[in-house]
Amino acid sequence: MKNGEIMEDNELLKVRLEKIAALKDAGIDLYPNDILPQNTTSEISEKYASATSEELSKLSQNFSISGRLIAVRDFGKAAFIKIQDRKGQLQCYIAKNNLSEAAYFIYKKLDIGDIIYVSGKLFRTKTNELTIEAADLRLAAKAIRPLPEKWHGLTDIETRYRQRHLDLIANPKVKDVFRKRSRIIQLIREFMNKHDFLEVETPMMQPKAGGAIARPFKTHHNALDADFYLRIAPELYLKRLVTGGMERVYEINRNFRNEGISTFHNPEFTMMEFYWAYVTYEHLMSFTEELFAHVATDIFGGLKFNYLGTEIDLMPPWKRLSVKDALSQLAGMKAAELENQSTALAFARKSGCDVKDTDSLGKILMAIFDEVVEKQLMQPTFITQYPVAVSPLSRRSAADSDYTDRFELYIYGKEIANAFSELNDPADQRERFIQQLKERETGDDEAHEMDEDYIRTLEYAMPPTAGEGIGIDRLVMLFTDSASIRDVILFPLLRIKEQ
RNA sequence: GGGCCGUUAGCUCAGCGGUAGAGCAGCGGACUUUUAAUCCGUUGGCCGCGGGUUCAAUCCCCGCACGGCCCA
Repeated sequence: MKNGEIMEDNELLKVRLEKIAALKDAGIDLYPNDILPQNTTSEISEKYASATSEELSKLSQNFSISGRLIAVRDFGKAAFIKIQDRKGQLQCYIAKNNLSEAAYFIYKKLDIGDIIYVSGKLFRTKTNELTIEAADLRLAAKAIRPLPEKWHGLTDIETRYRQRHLDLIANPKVKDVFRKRSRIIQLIREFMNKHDFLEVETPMMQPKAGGAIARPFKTHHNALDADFYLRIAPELYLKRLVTGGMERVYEINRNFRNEGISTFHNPEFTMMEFYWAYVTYEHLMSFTEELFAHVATDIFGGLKFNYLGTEIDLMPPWKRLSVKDALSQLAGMKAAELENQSTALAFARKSGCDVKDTDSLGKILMAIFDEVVEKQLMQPTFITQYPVAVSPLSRRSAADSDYTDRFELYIYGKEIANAFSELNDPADQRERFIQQLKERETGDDEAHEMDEDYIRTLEYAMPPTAGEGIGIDRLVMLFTDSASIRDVILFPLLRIKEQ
């Protein structure tokens, strides 16, 4: 950009722009492209953690690091500065006598927030801190805007989310959370691959938003002049792949649900869904226990961890409880209330649930479950045997055809996973969709749509299969002790704000 | 969608119906082993936005925006 100018009238910016002018006048490149640090801060501090002053003085090696200048303690002709790179922080010692005049001139024009390069030998200070004695110093990129203050850091939540770069600079723990997120996903991939699953990617833009009970986002393709929906789940596509012979598939990717925002809900969120031919939902329960153990063992070195002050124990086997047993044990419903629509309705109203007279028994039971039972499920618990009415894609239970072979996993009162033996009978699937259409007619705009193309797929025969979806963000919340989903999503959805 | 809370300097926060404050950062000065360095001096504000009440509003009232927590 030519003659690009910062128009903002701000005293702090003005001072910096003056420094920039001085550096330019001295022929210094503010944004060079040949900075090549040979080391990282943590690599140095770990390798020489126990090296004595004497040992360091015998090293002939030069070290070079590059990163953001985050602290300066200046003594006139000497100074200690702190540089932060992707790995950590390291102190450097700046002495006028040790630097060329040009390098010292640059040092004098530096601001906290600038990206710089330092090289030199290692030594230990009087207070025994491992430090690079700068023999050379270069400007790697000049900052015009000031960084948040060092001591209190950046705590304004809105700024942290809207300007995540500042959050990452000012709050090193934030970087740890996202490093851990990456590690968790890597561990999950490792586990799935080890079990011979194939990772795939299926459409984000779908002509029908199926595979879950949720409101979708709508978009439009111009060239085709056709509406599409951002997917609410990959489920129906993954089952097409199982039908096609990919007997073990998984996908870790984004889903989009046009719903409210809360500490546990972001409109776009990451799920892993996987489908496994020739096993049942019961197999998936123990598989889930193993998967969580695999991740937890790496992250915590064990199966116990603390989440928001509550100890969570992942030691298998986890508690298994049917919806009806949970309602009777944890909500105090009597047998008659569990079997009869009108008595269940009365119980629901008494419990403060928002239910309609026309709601099916299954729907009413789930409303009571959500209202009364859910929050009690602190330790990992598989809730099984969901009503058919709320499970349009699940296989009916052999024992009771009004219920399905399905489970949801709850930890700390939150749904973490949802799984079931898949319905692969195309005739039954059609009936379920028709039932959903009726729900839609009575005003439930979250009810599943009719999907003829999917039924047609099932008509080619899908092997008996079980599938599961695991909410990755919520899992990461648990494993990083994060109270809000926004703390585990780098750029959570916020209202658009006029600048 | 509802309730409550918040929005004041670059950052973190006080304040109060009567000239807008502190710490840090910044700027100037002293200082060659600091750890939130220290010491002296000093600049910096549409008090979120729009109405209203008042002689006078950052403060009280109403509305709006954005954010947070709780609830649905």
